[in-house]
Amino acid sequence: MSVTIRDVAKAAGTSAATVSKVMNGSYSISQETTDRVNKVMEELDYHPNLRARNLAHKSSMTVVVVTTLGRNVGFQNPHMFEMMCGIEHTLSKKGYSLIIKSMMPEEAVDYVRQSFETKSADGFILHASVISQELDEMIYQKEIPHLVIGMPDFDSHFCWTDVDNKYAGEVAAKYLLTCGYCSVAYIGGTEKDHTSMHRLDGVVSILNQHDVIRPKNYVQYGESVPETGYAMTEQVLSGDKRPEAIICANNYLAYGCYKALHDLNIKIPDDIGVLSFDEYPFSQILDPQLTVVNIDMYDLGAEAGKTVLQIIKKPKMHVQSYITYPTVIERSSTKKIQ
Amino acid sequence: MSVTIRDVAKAAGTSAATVSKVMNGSYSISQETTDRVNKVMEELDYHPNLRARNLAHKSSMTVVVVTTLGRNVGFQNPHMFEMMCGIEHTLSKKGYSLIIKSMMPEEAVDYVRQSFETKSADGFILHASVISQELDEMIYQKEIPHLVIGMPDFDSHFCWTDVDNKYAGEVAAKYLLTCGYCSVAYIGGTEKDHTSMHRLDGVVSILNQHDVIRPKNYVQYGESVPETGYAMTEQVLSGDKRPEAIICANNYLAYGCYKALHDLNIKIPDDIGVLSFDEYPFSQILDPQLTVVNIDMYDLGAEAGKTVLQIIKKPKMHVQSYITYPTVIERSSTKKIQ
DNA sequence: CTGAAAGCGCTAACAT
DNA sequence: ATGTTAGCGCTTTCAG
Repeated sequence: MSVTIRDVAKAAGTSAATVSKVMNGSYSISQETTDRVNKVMEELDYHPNLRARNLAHKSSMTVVVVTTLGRNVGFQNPHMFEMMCGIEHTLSKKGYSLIIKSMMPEEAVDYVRQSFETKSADGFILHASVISQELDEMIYQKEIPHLVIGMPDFDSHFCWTDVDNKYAGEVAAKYLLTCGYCSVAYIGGTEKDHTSMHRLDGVVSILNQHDVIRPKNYVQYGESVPETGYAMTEQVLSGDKRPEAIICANNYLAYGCYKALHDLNIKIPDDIGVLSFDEYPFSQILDPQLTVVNIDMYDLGAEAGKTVLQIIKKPKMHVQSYITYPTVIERSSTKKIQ
Repeated sequence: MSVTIRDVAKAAGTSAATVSKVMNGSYSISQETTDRVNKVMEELDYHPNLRARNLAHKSSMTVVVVTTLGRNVGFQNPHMFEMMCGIEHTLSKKGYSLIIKSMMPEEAVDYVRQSFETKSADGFILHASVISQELDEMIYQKEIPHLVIGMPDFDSHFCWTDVDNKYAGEVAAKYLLTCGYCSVAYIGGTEKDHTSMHRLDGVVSILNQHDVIRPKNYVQYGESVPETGYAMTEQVLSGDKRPEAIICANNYLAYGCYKALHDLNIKIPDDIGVLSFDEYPFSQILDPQLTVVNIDMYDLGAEAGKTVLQIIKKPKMHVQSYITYPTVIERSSTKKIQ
């Protein structure tokens, strides 16, 4: 076995308690002893056993991300991983470990309760895909430190954070207006696509503020696939007044939009401006490269990490907020108009 | 605090030791006692404290994936996460937890040693991005259960697994020959791109076996970006004999290749067949959809998970092997030729 | 078959 | 300022 606290104590001619105090920076230890113990620890290449320490501490210095994984999520939802990287980053910085656990919503309540009660984890980051009323109640009763990523779509006590898509929509619209675009169309996901709808809300609120009139066909809803993006773009251009810019709710729609524009021989950005959201997966591949309003998922994760850590410290804390970092990444699909 | 083994013992009118034995299925406990204890555990909704158990056991039921994360890896390397999902899956099934830890290669040797010695983890899955000679030596000396993902590019004692890209190349070439294509060009990454080069090796070995002659310009190397793919495609078509099919080393090159073909008014698959590797990120977006040789990273992860678990059981075990699941996903960019 | 006792490695009162 | 003494919750001899 490796070196234990007792080995160090013996070698330093002191007690385990003293060594412990040195490690934990107790004020009541003389400089002399501190130095001596530290030196011995170095010499012996001593490293405290975290698990034993945690057992005594009753904390595990661990937070687990509970989500529903499966084949292809790596490709279909890279955002989640981008976020995890951010989480890992802040957690690591504070000496915490990140456990990834995949499960179905039904399993989550038992899992969370149990691993909290046995102190296998100090806190939980719950992906919206695993939450349920039961989970909410249990967590509320036991005051389990947690943070849900994604606003719950039902009434709950959960602490949560989410991307403020409405705000991102506002940023998009404002940006286009600033560029000098005077009429803007929106091709979005279906009306059930919350992300798209929130982005639209934001866009509309800004356009209204600036009294930008929009013909009916300037807003379109459809599946988030290129084909639909293509069709919706045609719709948007079908009226007698062509919009000066099109906002696409996501990259897939933008892809279709580009194709339609290309086929109609309408030049981007000379004849029309195009703006979308997110960097992934096409923004830099499309020609011309897409101007997008991007939300940095890494930062979001990092922020979420900080938040759980705070909640772990103060379990009574209640957080329900939008974390947003929408930034406009200016590229060639839009331009400044005089 | 939640119920402990002693609470159960008391309620069952027995000792903690007995309860422990019941939990661990010792043979020396009467059926009667076993039943009684089990019942009490149910009633009290008892769950053993894993961390305490592990402290006593000297095992943590944890494996950590050590890799280098950072901003944008979620997008740039979704394969890694796909693999992690697979790892998580098998680990969970066996009652293990997965910790994700990001660090630089320099930090890895200390981290691994320490977390192994303090039994914070039973085993390690090391991404090729964090390995080093020093790590190898230390791991070898201490016999630390591990598995490197990605064949080390230096001599080492490491256990490792990797994708057999050469084999994937063979699969690609064989498939095209089976389709009836008689001349095949390859547009690849740079000559430093191991993945691309191995795929090329595989392709060439099959073509040679079948005495398929290749003019010089049928093999091209360049950066894995669409623009280069475009240029390389032009090169490949510049000779007096046009290849019947083009294999692209990856999706980015395929994207450029499509564009070049489109601009030259060469129809896929009627005038030329195109095949690439991997599903990500364009295979299903391109028109016509890409035929690809795909490697299932989820399965690879699942398999790697199994392997570390075995190695944890038998630390002497030495594994150095390719895990491959290349499958041809037939789509519209190739066709059967009479 | 069962239980008492001694840890696992560290921390936390409480003395001194 | 330092050491003593109990634990943390579970496992594991080793008697009985």
